Amino acid sequence: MAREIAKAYEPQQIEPRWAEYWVAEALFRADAAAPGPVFSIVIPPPNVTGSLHIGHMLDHTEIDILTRWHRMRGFNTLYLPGTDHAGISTQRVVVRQLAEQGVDYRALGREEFERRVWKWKEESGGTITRQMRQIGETCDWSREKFTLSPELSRVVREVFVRLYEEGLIYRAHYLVNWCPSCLTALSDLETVHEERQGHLWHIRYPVVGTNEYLMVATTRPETMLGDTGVAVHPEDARYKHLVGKNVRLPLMNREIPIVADAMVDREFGTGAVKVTPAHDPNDFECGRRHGLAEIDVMTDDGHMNAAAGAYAGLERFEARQRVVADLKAQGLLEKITDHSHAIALCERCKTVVEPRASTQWFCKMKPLAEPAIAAVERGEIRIVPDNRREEYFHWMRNIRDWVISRQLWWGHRIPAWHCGDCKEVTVARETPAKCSKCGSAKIAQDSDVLDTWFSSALWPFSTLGWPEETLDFKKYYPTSVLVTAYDILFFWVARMIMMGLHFTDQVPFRAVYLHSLVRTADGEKMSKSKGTGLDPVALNQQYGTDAMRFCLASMAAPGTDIVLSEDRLASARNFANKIWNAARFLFVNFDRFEQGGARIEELASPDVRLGAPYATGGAVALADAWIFSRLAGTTELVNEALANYRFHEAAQGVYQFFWGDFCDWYIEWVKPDLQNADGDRAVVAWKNLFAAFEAALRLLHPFMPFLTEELWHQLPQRAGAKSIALDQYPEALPKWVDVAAEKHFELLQEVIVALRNVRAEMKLDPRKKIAAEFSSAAGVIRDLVERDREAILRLAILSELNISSEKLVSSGGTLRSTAQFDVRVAFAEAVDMVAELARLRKEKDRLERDIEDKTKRLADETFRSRAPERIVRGLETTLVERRIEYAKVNDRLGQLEQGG
RNA sequence: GGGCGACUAGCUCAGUUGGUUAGAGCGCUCCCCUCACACGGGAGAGGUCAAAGGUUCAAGUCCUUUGUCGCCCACCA
Repeated sequence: MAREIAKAYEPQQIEPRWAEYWVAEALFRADAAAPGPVFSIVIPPPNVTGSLHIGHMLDHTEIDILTRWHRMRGFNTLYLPGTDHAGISTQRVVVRQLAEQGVDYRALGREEFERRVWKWKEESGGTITRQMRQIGETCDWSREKFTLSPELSRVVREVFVRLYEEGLIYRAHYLVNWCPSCLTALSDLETVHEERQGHLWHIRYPVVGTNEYLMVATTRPETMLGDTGVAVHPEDARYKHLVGKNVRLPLMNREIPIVADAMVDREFGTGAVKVTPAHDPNDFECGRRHGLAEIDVMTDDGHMNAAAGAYAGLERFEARQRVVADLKAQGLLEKITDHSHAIALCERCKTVVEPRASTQWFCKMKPLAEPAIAAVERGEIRIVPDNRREEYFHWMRNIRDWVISRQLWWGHRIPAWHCGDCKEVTVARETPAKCSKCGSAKIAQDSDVLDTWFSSALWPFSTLGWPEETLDFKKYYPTSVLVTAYDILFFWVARMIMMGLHFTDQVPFRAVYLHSLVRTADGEKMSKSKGTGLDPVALNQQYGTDAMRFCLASMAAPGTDIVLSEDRLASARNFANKIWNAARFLFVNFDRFEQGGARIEELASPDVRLGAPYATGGAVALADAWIFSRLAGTTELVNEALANYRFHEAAQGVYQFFWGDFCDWYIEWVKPDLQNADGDRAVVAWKNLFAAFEAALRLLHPFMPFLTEELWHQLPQRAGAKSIALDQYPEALPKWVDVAAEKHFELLQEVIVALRNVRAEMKLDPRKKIAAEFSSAAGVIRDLVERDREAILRLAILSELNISSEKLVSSGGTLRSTAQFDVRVAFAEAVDMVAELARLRKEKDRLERDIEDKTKRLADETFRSRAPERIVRGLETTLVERRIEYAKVNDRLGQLEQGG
């Protein structure tokens, strides 16, 4: 029957209490005028993070861990939160809705606000693009009501105008990706490709004035309605005689020329290509080379237009069927073959993208990319992990001009005005009164907005007051690190680097840490636009935000993606509970010690932070020396790991220390010392226990901020102590490292484990104390055991322990041996001979194999001469130990087999 | 068509520059509601590191090939 659980850690009781506190007090306020080292960090803008999905919670988790870590190490930390972005996130919409009801979203509290956002997101469905259009139609929210902060708008205009004046932004008629559902142009990055099984239709185009046909192959037959030529390869003998002639375009009854162009691949299809300049990138270029007309046969929403003749009004895929049917009826369809190819889909709505010629604004990328490549090559920006560097280079070296105009509802309007009279364009920082070319007052602002990533690219400096030389800008630019998921390396990171370098002549950040994506159990990427996220609010309530954070951190090994499992979350929750209960143990004892003379001020003494553990009469107890040595090791590990963005190593190191060392061994070890309320040792033990625990809390704080903050406040603190987040992060103290203590303590652990092992094998009742014998040839080891005899008796549940140097015999008991010592429990009736023999034989086999392997390697002269001495010596030592173990096992096996 | 990553215990995953008996969490087996904690304690079992070659004194780790899965990039109609 399980005991009633009344002492479990309840995250919801403490986490909300501290939420406001740390945000306001501890972390996000940075003072540019303050002295000291700087750590500044950029977080993704809200259209990226959404903040609600676990996938992007990793951003916040890792950023917050880093931020807290730096803050505690005395850095003047700036964390640039993304609140002012061109994109309209669901959050922004909800903020707006609340504002219309006269509610300040901040007053709702974080949880309630997130719940509402989540709800709205689920109820409204679809993409925000479409949601916004609906809103625009049903209420008076106009684009202007979504006006972004004036500061950011000013920066965006400034940048746009400068780039335009430098000739890097231009307006052109060009072929772009068009989404017929979102009704906007898209950059290449905003499309996704999907391999689909399609067809290749072979169509006969009659050559005018002959009986010949020219056969073309196409995957999109409906575009033939916009054909204005047919191209063949200039060297192609099959068609050479036809170049210069015309074909009659079927269905449209239009004569179009046959041209020779090297773009044609003679091997593919029929070697003749229909040219549709308005609907295909290759054809567009080809059409320009040969002066062919562009005929756009579609409407914005993917229907055929008047230029499609009889097919006008049909939806594009319907038109495809009709075109094919009609060609077939006219006997012009030669054949249909299967053809699988990757088609481009709109990233947001998954509609098939239509390549289409249209007039858009573009940004020239080559001149911006070159310095950005160089900066990473020179190491001015470190990209972690390394392999992402190569991806970055590959993309940057093959970069193409960027379509920056979008026909969307919101965002930064393009600061360009079209003249109704002279049709010229005026680009300006401030709204002009008249056309700069002809002076006409009939001007209207371009209706397009900028790609949301355009303003995102300016984030690192637009948030710091650029173009003014503000104190913030001077102090915090470049930022220290950018943390984000690798999926927006090109969208965002690369563009920030380009824009940062172009406008400030400095890199925008010194390091880019690209973390994994969180995937669902099916391996799908968790993302808000796909709706595949788990609900972090629900999970947080179930397991606690600290558990969630710790779990994410402990799984965040760079390079691979994370599959979030409830098992791991539960494990992290259990860890939180473990800490909670360890703290309870301390609190229970605390009162007694206060009465026993230990003063709060003493406990909070800084001595232990600087030097060695507290000592009794000048001597540090072994267990104390050991735990502080382990603490020092863990501290070094955690600091080192965080410095290299190895969050999982840091988290796992803290976990191991806290649970495996501190709780499992140290607390158990010192318990009796604490029971004894009067006496020097009791006070010292308590002080050390407190000091180690307190240091561990600080070490753990970035990973479990709420829990550690709460517990830290319940521990005695110096007057005026405000928050653990403002306290000092443990730095590795060389004085604490005690190699001998670690080695000695480990030996005692081995002795205890060996004895427990024997007990378990005998299936002894844990309450039953038994007598045991200990034997070692080494006096040092016997002394060690002697000195901590009490602890061994208690932890191995022994009635007595006889220590000697005599060889132990196995008859009438069970023996455990290591190279250093033997332990024996005399309890004949409980010995399971069969199991014991099986165990020993297995052990013997293993040792035999190991000894053979090592002997062979050591006998190898090449090994001895080439391997480092450290390795050879280590192997020799181990071999000696193995031989002792083998002799002991063999000996015992012989006794058992004989004795029966 | 290019490029990248993964394949390690039943499951989910660690394992930085090659080096002494390959680790964790969950699950499993056995014993325990022992006065911080059953979201716990104690003790175990469990892996020829996807396959085959190679380099090396030494390979989970480096190279080559193969297989399976996943991802990114790509204007072949």
